[in-house]
Amino acid sequence: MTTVKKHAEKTITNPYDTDRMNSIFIEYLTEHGLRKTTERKTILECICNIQGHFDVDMLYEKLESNNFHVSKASIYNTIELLMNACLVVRHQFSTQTVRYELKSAAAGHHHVICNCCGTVREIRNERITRYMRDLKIAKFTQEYCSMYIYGVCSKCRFRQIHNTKKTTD
Amino acid sequence: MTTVKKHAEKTITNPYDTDRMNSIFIEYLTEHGLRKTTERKTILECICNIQGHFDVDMLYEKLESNNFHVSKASIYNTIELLMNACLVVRHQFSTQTVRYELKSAAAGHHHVICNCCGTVREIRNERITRYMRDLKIAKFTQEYCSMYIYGVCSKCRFRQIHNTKKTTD
DNA sequence: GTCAGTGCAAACTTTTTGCAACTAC
DNA sequence: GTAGTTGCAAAAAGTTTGCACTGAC
Repeated sequence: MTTVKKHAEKTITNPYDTDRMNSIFIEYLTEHGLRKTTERKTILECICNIQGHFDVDMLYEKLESNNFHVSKASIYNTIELLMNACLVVRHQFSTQTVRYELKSAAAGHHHVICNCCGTVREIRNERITRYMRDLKIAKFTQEYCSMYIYGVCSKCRFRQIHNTKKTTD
Repeated sequence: MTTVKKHAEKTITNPYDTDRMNSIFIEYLTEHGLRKTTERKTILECICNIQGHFDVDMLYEKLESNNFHVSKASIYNTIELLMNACLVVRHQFSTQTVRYELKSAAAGHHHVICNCCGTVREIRNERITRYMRDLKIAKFTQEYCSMYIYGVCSKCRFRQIHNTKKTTD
C-alpha cells in the first residue's frame, strides 16, 4: 500500500465495501427512526455490486435480473435516503441522464465529459482532490465536492479537423 | 484595474457584454452556415441582460414580458447552439431544474449548493480556477470546467442542531 | 424562390404523487 | 396493532419531435 497518504483520514480501503455501507445506512435509518426494509438493504447491496455510475433504470434492471422486484418509486425513495445519509452522490452529465455513484467511490476522482459524444471519463488528481476537500467555505459545512471538466475528446477533435467544421453532436 | 492578471489571456472585462457575445455568435453562425434570425439574436441579448443563472422557463417569461414571443422549442434550439458556440454552459443543481449561464460569467466562480434547502451560492477562488484551467488532460481539449461543492449551509445546520435530527429537506 | 428555422401541439422520458395493501417494529 | 413503506398507476415536469408556415439569404 505505497499510495496510502498519511493525512487521508477516514481512508476507506474498498469504496464498494458492502458491509461498511450497510452499517452506515442502518445507523442512519435507526438515528432517524426509519425502517430497515428488505428493499432498502437490497438496493444498497446492488449499488455496491455495480461498482461505478448507475441510474434508476439500470438499478431496476439489475434488481429484476436478480429476481428481486422493487418499484421505481421505491428506488427513487431509497436513493434519496442514501443521498441524505451521504452514501450516494448525484451526477448530471447531460440533459436526460441523471446518474448516481457511491460517495466513497466518487471522492477520489473527477469527471471529464466530451461535449461532442457525451463520453464520461474519470481522472484522478490527488492535489486538487485534497485542496478541494480542505477548502474552508464561510457559513458552510462541506460534505462532498465534485468537478466536471467539459471539452472535446481526441476522437471527436480528429473528426472536427477532418470535417473542417464542428459536428453538432 | 489592479486585479487583472498578466497571464489571463482572453480577459473579458464585462462577462455580460452583449455586443461581444453577439459578434461571437454571429461568427459562429456564419462559420456553420446557419441563419441569423431575430429569435436567436434576441434570446442571446436577453441572456446577457439576465446576468446570472437562467432556465428555459425564466427565459421564456422574460422574453414574453418584453413583448417578444418565441416558442420553447426555439429557446431549446438556440441554447443548444449557444452551448456549441461555447457561449453558454449548463448546470444541474438539483433533479428537476437545468440551469444555464454565460460561459464568460461562469468561468470565474464555482458553486456551493446546500443539500437541505437547495440554495446555490457562488464562490471565487482564483487559485483553483487557474489550476483547473491550466490542467493538461491526455487526449482531451478542455473547453470549460465547473466545480460543485455540496454540503449544508449555516441556516440549515442551525436548524439541524436544534431539532437534534436532520430534516429530510 | 428556396429551404433553414419557427410555432404549435403531441409524444416521450423521467420523476413525483396518491392510495390501497403490506410489514417492520 | 399501528404507522411507516411499498407497489402500482396516474399525474406532473421537462425536453424532444413532426409538420405546416414563415422569413433569411
